[in-house]
Parts: sequence; structure tokens; C-alpha cells
Amino acid sequence: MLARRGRSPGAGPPGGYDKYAFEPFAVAVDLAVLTIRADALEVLLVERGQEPYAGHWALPGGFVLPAESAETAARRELAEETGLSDLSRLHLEQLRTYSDPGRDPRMRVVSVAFAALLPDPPEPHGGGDAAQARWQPYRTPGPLAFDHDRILADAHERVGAKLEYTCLATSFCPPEFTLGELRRVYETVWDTALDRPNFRRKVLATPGFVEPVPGAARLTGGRGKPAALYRAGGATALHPPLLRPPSEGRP
Amino acid sequence: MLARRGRSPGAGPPGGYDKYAFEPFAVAVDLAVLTIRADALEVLLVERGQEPYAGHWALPGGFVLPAESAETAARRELAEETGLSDLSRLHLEQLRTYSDPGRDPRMRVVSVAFAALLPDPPEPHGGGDAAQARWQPYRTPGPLAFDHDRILADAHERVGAKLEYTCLATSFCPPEFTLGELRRVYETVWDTALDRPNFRRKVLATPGFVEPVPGAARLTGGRGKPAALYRAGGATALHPPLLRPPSEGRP
DNA sequence: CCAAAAGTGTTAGGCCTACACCCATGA
DNA sequence: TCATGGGTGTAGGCCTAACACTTTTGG
Repeated sequence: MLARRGRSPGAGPPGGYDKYAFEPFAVAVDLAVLTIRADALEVLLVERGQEPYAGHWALPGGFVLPAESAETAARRELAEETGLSDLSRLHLEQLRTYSDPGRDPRMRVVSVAFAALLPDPPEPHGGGDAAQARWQPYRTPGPLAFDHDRILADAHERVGAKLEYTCLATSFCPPEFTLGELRRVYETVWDTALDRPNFRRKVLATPGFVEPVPGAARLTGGRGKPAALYRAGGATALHPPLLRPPSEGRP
Repeated sequence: MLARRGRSPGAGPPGGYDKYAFEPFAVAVDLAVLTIRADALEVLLVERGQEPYAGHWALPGGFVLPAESAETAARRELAEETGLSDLSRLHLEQLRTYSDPGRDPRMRVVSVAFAALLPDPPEPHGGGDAAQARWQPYRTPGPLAFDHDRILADAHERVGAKLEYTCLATSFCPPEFTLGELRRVYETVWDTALDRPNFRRKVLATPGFVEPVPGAARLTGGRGKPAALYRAGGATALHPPLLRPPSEGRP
């Protein structure tokens, strides 16, 4: 240790320049892909076909290839899992990196976790690795493989917090959406009810959050007055923030 | 690729279970250690003694050892760099992971970056690897090695944002501090002036942010009325948040 | 006495909450 | 005509920014 107390990466990789002389790390990505279907928060899960955790559900993910960044690997894995071709509107956000030495029993795996938001989710085609992929309600999954319960909880918390001070909610919506649909994103992720008039004013008062689609309207639930359509605006931050109503947990 | 489209880590590491059969990754940590000295934001930098970037300044850091988590590696590296023995009050926050394939010319290095806050920083003893370590004003560093300019900027932004809605500011302060010292933390990181009376009320109105030290008082600048002393309270979150005054950049 | 910093008071305005109310549509 | 969801208006309250003022210390 003393001989190589590392200044990253000044002192050189462990063992000097012999890349193969040390216990190797594998670098993976894990994806907490969230969507909203029928006013319920859902998450994309895959069933593992092999040990360890065979038969358990897990977050999709995979190993980073030698020439890829973690972001690139995440987009590739997601495209493979969902069969989605147009990932241009996909919001991909790096959550954090999980690096406990024992998190994978086979070898040392450091995993970069991402939260991803999808509108209009396609049905995933069951993976070719004897594992099926499926959207499942956020609450039900029960114990996931590895530390994926924790990653999923972190993703939910991060997304919930980001709704407060960014325009992230539009990433859950189709290209054109009503303010009711946008409000339902907040209500679903936060699991609270919001005052409709106040929400409307708040969103419209934030420059660049949404911009109206001229003349267009749509019936949301088959009933009621047709609602005006909006597109995501250019803004990315919300000032002032749209705070979650204080609940029992948060005073 | 198709043979091993990885479900993390369902499909197994690249190359199946032969850990040594693929181009290895190295996993490093980089630390943006911030402190406040004489009302100025400073960052801990090391001068590189070897190629690449020999003679350039860089963030301290090093490689994760086989049995360590990234957090453990970060604390170890920081203790080695600064010679600080008591890291119990140290706030260490994972920033994000930088994984561009070309970020280190020698081999594939994936780096987990941390932001760390230190009160009363010790003088670092220059490293044994022909590299010196030094506190430097945040603004001056000029181009750092690798992508460390970006990491440092991300750390500053993250810390600035966290001051708004957490009690993080007390991590910059000694165990007992005055409200003036706490306010100067905000003013230094945000580079703005805050209204003293309003800041005081805001802090005292947040339950658990600070708690008074009975009877104690201290002169801050050699002049003026002695200020009451406070300790960090048990709370971790700020509701409602203490928002940065809107500036030109943020409307 | 003066400067500097801590601490207290006060006031005006803004934002936000909580409603009440009207409009348009399908059943 | 009723239920449902969209859209508008408004009164009250809380929070905050802004600034005046007092207190306590060192020079």
C-alpha cells in the first residue's frame, strides 16, 4: 500500500502499468426505468435466468464495453431491453455508483446506476437470455436481486426531488400533453393530490416550462372539456421550485 | 456483443466467469475537497510528478483497492493526503462517476468523484510521490489534469445547491460556531451577500438546524459584540429551503 | 466617540393555499 | 341533466426582503 499510495491517477494504476497484474474490476450499469401507465408508476424489471438470484426480478443493466462510457452503455442496454428505437427524448440521469465489495458474489462489480424516464412505454420483448422483461407497478416488486431494491428506492427519491426544481416532469409525457397529464405525473410520483388551479398557474408562470400548441385540444378521460395541448419548453430549471406539499414525514 | 448482451449482472461478466479474459477496468476515486479559509473558498490540489500531466495540478485521489468500497477508498486517500486523523465529522458526498473511455491515456479508468467539506483544514504534507499538495483558492487553479476542471465545477455546483435545502453548511464550520460564521459559509460558496437579520431568523426558525451552546460567546473579528455559539443540530433537511438570491444567471 | 459586528423590530409586498365558480363535453 | 375534467377568479395568510434601530465590544 505504502509503495503505491495512489494519487489518481498520478501514481499509476495498481501494479504500475501492468494492467493485468491485479484483481480486475468489472464495471456495470443498472437502470431504474420509470414510466407512468394508467396513472400508476411502473418500473421495468427483468427476471433472472441464471445464478445468482435465478428466478428473482432485477433491474435491467449490463456490463460496460471497453470503448463505451457508462452513459453509452446505459442507452445501449435500454435499447436492447425495450426494443425502443427512438431514444432521443429519453431522459437518462446518473444516480450514483454502488461499489460495496460484496454486492456481486462472483467477482468485483462496480455498478453505475441510472434513472430513466419514459413516456408511452413500449412492451419490452422478453430477453434472449432466458429472462423475461416486464413493466411492473412500482410498489409490488418485493425483494429484487443484489442491491437493486436500494437502487430503485434511490431512483424514486431522486426523481421525486427533481420534479420540485426542474422541468423533468415533461420527460414522462408524450411530445404534446395537457396540463392535466403533467399534473398527474407529479401526483403519481409524489403520491399526493395537487390543487388543479394552483398547479396550472404555477406551471404557466414559469417561463420556458411549457409552451402552448396553437389551436390544439384533446379530451383526456373521454369526458370533460377538451384541454389545451402544450409542448415542453426550453427551460430546464424551476425558479421558484414547485415544492411537495409537506406531509407527515417531511415537516 | 449479441452473445453476451448483459443483464447486469445476470449474463455474467464479459467473457463469462474468466475474470482475466478481457480488457480490465481500473476504478479510481477523485476528491474535490473544499474548505473555507479567510472567507475564501479553497480546494485541495496536488501537483503531479509523473506523466501524463506531469507538473499539472490535479484533484487528489487514487485507486480503489480490491476489498474497498469507493467511499472507503475516498476516506483512506483523503486521510493519506491531508494527514488528518479525525475524519469523523467529515462530510463526504458522492458526486457522480466519470467514465469517458479516453479520460486517462494509459488505460481504462472509471473514476467515482466525491465532494468533501472540511472545517479548519490542516496543512497537507506534500505527498511522497514527488508531488506536493496544497490548498489553493477555488478560482485560480487554471487547467487541471484530466477532466478535473469539470469535476471541480460539478462539486461546487452540487455543494452550492445542497446548501439550499440541507444543513450541509455546518460541515464547513468548527464544532462550535457563530451564526456569522455560518452565514459566511453561504456567502462564500454562493458568492453573494445575505441579509444578516433575515438569515439569522431563517436558521433559528428551522428546527434542528443549529442548537445553542448555553452561555458561550465568542468575538468573531476582534471587534463587535460577542456572538452566541451554536452546534450543528440533528436535522439534515431544510424545509422550506434557503434559496439563493436570484441573480443574473438564475431568474 | 467611532467602527464593527450581533441581535431585535417592523412593514410592505409577493407568493401560495384554499376555495368558489363557470365552461365544454360525453353519457 | 349530471358527472367529469378544464379553466378563471379571489380572499386570506404565511413568508420573506428590506431596512431601521439597539446593544456590545475594541480601538
